[in-house]
Amino acid sequence: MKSTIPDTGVPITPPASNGDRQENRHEASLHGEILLRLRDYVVEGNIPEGARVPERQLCEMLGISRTPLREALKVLAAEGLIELLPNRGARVRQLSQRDLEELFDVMAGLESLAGRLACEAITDAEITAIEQLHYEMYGYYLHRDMHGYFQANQRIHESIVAAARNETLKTAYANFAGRIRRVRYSANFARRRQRWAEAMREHEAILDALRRRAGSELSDILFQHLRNKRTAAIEHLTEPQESVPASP
Amino acid sequence: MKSTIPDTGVPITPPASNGDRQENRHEASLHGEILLRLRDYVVEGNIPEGARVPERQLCEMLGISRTPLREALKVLAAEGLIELLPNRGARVRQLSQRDLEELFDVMAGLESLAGRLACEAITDAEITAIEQLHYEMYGYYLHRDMHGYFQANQRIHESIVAAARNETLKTAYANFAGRIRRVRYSANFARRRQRWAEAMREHEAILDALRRRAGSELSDILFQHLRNKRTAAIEHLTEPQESVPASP
DNA sequence: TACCGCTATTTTGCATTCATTTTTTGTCCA
DNA sequence: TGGACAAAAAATGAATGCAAAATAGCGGTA
Repeated sequence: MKSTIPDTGVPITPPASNGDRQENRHEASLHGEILLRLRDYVVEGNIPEGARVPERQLCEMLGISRTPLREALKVLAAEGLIELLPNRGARVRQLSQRDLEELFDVMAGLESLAGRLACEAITDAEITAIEQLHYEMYGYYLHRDMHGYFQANQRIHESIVAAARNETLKTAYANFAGRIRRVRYSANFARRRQRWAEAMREHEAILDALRRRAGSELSDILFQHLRNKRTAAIEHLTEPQESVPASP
Repeated sequence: MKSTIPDTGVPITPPASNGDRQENRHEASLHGEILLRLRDYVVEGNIPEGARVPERQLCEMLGISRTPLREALKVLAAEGLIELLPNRGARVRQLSQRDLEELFDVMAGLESLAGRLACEAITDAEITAIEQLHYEMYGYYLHRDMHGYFQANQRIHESIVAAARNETLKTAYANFAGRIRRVRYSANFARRRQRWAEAMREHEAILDALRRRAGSELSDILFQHLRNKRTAAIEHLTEPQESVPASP
């Protein structure tokens, strides 16, 4: 059964199944397990942009037949991570600049919504936790620790989404975030101190609005914040990509 | 091959394939064709809430084998239209009141986003077209023509989404709209003249903000508008469901 | 050598088959 | 009569098989 793997372009390393996330009850069946693992595999960028998804090879790698794999591929295609070419299998979807702009805007809309809803339901404790993250992030900012900064930043945004108390929104958010994650835009766009300082100010405004439970105001600020992020990211992408190697 | 269909609970009438919509390139393959038809079949409410999706029966009805059907089912499950029970097949997803509230809020967020984006890109001609629809809708309102009213109303909202110039958003919007469509909330919630008149006023405010390209203002109005819709719909659902037959 | 057309191999899409699990049916016994 | 158990039937989940399509390989010709 466990046959040797013929060498092809794609690096073969079985992705570890991550802890459960969204998804109805997929994780129970083999198909669901495959779906989770394959999604992570793609999101983490293990297959280069626009490259074919080698069906047979993945089957051998995962030790399964083609049926459940193909089912998972169909789902990933519906999610927008890969695309299906008739009689030519699946390719990792290549996002055009336009696609990225669209995705960023949709993310902005979802976060903007999350902020609005969060204002209706968020507890003082949750706000305190976010403040905590904010100060933590500020520390990273001062120390120019970009990695830490982004981690804290992401957790703040996730906290806001969580405070919205809307699982449907959360799932949609995770889905779009996954599509974008393949693009390593965050790598160095904030090198510009200018933008970085701006972002910090925006985050302060976010916190302020959140404290006051000013829903529609927060909604505005979040949208604008994400819009600015988008601009920075896109600008970065169109410039010479100094430090965005295909596979590190 | 074309065997006779054993009688079961589910009405067997092949759904006509509708014109293409979203979806990558699905429509080319058999699987994609099935996906489109099956989605419409479910969205149109041909299978009762919470009922099993009869695999074998659908295969016979569609004249295909189980493989492409099951692929389509997996996608529909990912879209949230049905749910997969391990070893017990698929069921049409039953939306709780909470689910509906969540869905409405997400729709509100997406439309709110659409309005904001539309203000950046909409042409005068498009605005004129929406005004046209608005007057048309007003006519239906005056004549108490609910069906016409809802049609015009839906076209207005779709026009706004279209004016946002964001295919990603449009697809997501269509997806969520489909999930809700199964619930025939619109049937008579607007019987209350009160709410109906309110909705008309809100629509006038929407148009006004759109004309002025007041993005964040429009965003607010749209969110509130949808929120009110949600409230009306949910209220309606929790009351004695006078005219919501399972299958007309 | 570059280019074209032809055949062989691989890959894809779907149907079919097989092993389990679930559901139904039937029977026995209190 | 009714309930518990067991066997039969059906359905599900995944593997395998097969025809059609696409890709790669190869030889011939200019």
